Parts: sequence; structure tokens; C-alpha cells
Amino acid sequence: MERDIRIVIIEDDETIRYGYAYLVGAAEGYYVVNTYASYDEAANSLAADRPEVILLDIQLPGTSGIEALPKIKKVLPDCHVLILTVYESQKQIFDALANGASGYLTKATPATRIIESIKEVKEGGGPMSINIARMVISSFMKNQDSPLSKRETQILELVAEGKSRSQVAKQLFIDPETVRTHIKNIYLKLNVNSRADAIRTAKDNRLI
Amino acid sequence: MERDIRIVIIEDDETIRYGYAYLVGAAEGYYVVNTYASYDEAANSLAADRPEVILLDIQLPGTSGIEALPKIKKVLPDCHVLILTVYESQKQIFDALANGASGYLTKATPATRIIESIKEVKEGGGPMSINIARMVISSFMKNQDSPLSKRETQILELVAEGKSRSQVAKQLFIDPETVRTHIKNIYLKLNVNSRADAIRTAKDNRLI
DNA sequence: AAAAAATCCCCCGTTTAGGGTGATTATAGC
DNA sequence: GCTATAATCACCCTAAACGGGGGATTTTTT
Repeated sequence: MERDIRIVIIEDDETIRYGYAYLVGAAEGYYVVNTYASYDEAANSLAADRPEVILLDIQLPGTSGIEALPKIKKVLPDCHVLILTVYESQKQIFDALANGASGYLTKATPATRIIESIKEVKEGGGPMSINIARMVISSFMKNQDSPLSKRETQILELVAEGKSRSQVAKQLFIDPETVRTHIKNIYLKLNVNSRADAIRTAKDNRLI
Repeated sequence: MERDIRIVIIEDDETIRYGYAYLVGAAEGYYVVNTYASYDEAANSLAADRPEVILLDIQLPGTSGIEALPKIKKVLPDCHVLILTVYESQKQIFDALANGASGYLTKATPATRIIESIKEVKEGGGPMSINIARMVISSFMKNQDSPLSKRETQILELVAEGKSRSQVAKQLFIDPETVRTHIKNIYLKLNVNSRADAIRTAKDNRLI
């Protein structure tokens, strides 16, 4: 028979902390080693706890969840960390995953799903709602109703790569003067008068 | 009692197609309306099939899965599309999700997981392995051992925004000549001699 | 037929870029 | 203490690029 999965919960809200500890601890195959109200409180005991999975709140007093992540990974490199949060903000998700989190759960997630998720990350898979993935992707998608024509967009993209008129012209097999006219029109449409402003405006409105 | 979920499978490999059709069709609550070997073959019948979920192969003869996606979404806007593929290439995942796919399954995915996934996407959630998400994220992470100093990186980022020396200088409260020196050193380190080349090289190596 | 997009041309003056060569200061590593 | 790296500023130079005007043609789309 398999050993229980060792779990640590770091969450400042007492109700949620005890709730999770009870729910997860009651499930077969799961052992909640310890719970803490903050990372600072957990820091010295984590190594001794030897958790395989940590449920980590983002909003913590003192060291935030994001800040705690690399520290945790340092002492427990093989430990999987599941982030708990109320908000699904894009930046949070990015930061968490970039700092080594294994997954992301909102506090609305039902207990059964959390228990599933713990098992999944332990086995190498991972939970992640498609909505979160969509947010990531949407940040790459261009605005559908851009004031710029296709050609103008294409040229602005090259300009945003730092290319000069003549470099753009060569790449598109057109005259530098044509590139120039396009850039003039882009400036008119975006109401700017420099490359930097055009790039900034275009990026802000996701035209490029 | 609930209606069965109507499913269509589009997959050129006959073995896989029949295999999936059998496995999914045998599960309770799932009804495989039709199967096709290509999108071109399916195009005229899809509206009549009224599928709620489509399993769509990426590599198809004629119209590829990626090309088919927007067409499918046009006639069946509420239909969820799960992409089937052998390769987890970053570009494929991006394109698929950007074109409206609801999820992404590799062909190694066990049948039970596929059936789960169909239900999940139908109910609004979605399957997505954390590994895929990581690939997305990793494309944003900067190289840890960059040859560029912090200041150089910072300046190159501003240059990549189309800013001139004087604009960068103003923003960083330093002399344009200092900016220039930094840019020269960047060029040296990256072995380039133009802004466009520096930006390209830096982006290729994820320095910015 | 009208509008939008894409192409090219010439005027002008100002700014910028990039190569070369040098210096000072502070910080960090050996 | 010495050395390397980083960050700061200076002045030489030329050629290229930029942006504001003006106007024109052609193709595509509506």
C-alpha cells in the first residue's frame, strides 16, 4: 500500500485553513502534516515537515505567496505548490507559474476537485482551468477592429522591431518612400508623430 | 434524464477514428453523431449533425485543423472543439487556442481522460496540462544568464520600444551619451551593429 | 461611382545613429 | 591591494534616418 501524500497548508484565514485541513485530511491517502497562517511562520518548519504538496495562499501577511515560492523551492525542490487565490488576475497567474507553482486553484474550487488536483500534481499532471489559459492567450490576440490596414499593421510590426524605412522596404520589396507614406498614415490614424509613440499606442490597443 | 452529448470526430487515421468513436460512443451519456476523415468531408454535414463537442485532428488532409477551426466556429458558434495532436508544439497550441479551441489533447491521452474532458468543456471548464501552460509561460521568461547587465537590459528594452537615445536618456535621467555608451556595449556583447539586429538577437535569446 | 488601400515621387531642415577614443567613479571579486 | 565589471559622461566625425509638407497613380473593395 502507498504512503499518504504529505501536505502543508499555508493560508492566513483561519476558517479556510481549518476547513481545508479537515477536508483534505479526511480524504484517504492524504495527510496534512501541518498548517500555517503565514510563510514566515512556516519557514523554519518546512524542511522538517517534508511536504510533497503545499497549498499556498497568495495574499499572506508578511512574505507574500509569490515571494515565498522561490524560497520554498530552494529548500524543497521537488515539492509541488498549488496556489490558492480569490482573484484570477493575469499577472498573479503569470508570476505564480513563472516562480515554479505547479497549479492554480481559486477558492471557489470544490473540495473534491482540490483533492483531485493534489493527486494530479503529485503525479506530474496539473489542474488549470481553460479560462486561465484563455487569459494568457488573449493577451496575444490582436484587436479585431483595428483602424490600421493590413499593410500598415505589417509595417508597424517591423518598425516595432527597430527596423528603418529602408530595412522595411527591402523586406517587403517596396520602395522606402512607400514605407514612409504608410508610416505617415499610421501616425495620422494613431494621432502620434514618432515611432516610439506609434509603437506604444499600438501595443496599448493591441494593434500589434 | 439528460440528453446525450452530441459528438463529431474529425480525424484522418482510420484506426484512431474508429477507436475513438467506439470508446467515446460506448460511454454513457455520449453519442457520436458522425465521424469524418477530413474537414472538407465534414463541412457540409456539420450543421445538420449539430455536435456540441468536436474532436478535431490538427494534421488533416486538405484543410488543416487550424484552418478548419474558424470555419467550424462560424457555423457552430457554441460548439466546443477539442484538438487532438501528437506533437505539443508551442505554435500549434497557441494557434489552436487563439482560433477558438476549447482544449488540447495529445493522442497519448487515455480514453477515460478524453471522456472526462468532453464533459468538462461542455460544462465550461477545460482540460489543459500544466506542461502546456508552462510552455506558454516559459516563452515570457527572461534568460537567467544574460550577458547584458541590468542597466543594459533596461536600455535595450526601451530601445526595443522604438525610443531614441535622447528619449531613453530623459526617461532614465541620464545623459544621452551614457545611453549611447550602453548601446555600444550592448552591440559589442551581442555582436551586432544596429538596433534592429540587437532587438532580434535579444529576443531570440530571451534577453528582453 | 466612390472610398480605401497600396504604391511612388520630391521638397526641406533636424535629429539620430554608429564608429572611434577617451575618462571617472563605484562596486564586487580575487 | 588589485582587477574586472558596471555605470556614468565627453568630443570627434559622417552618413543615414526621420518627420512635416506637398502631390500622384494604381489597384482593390464597397
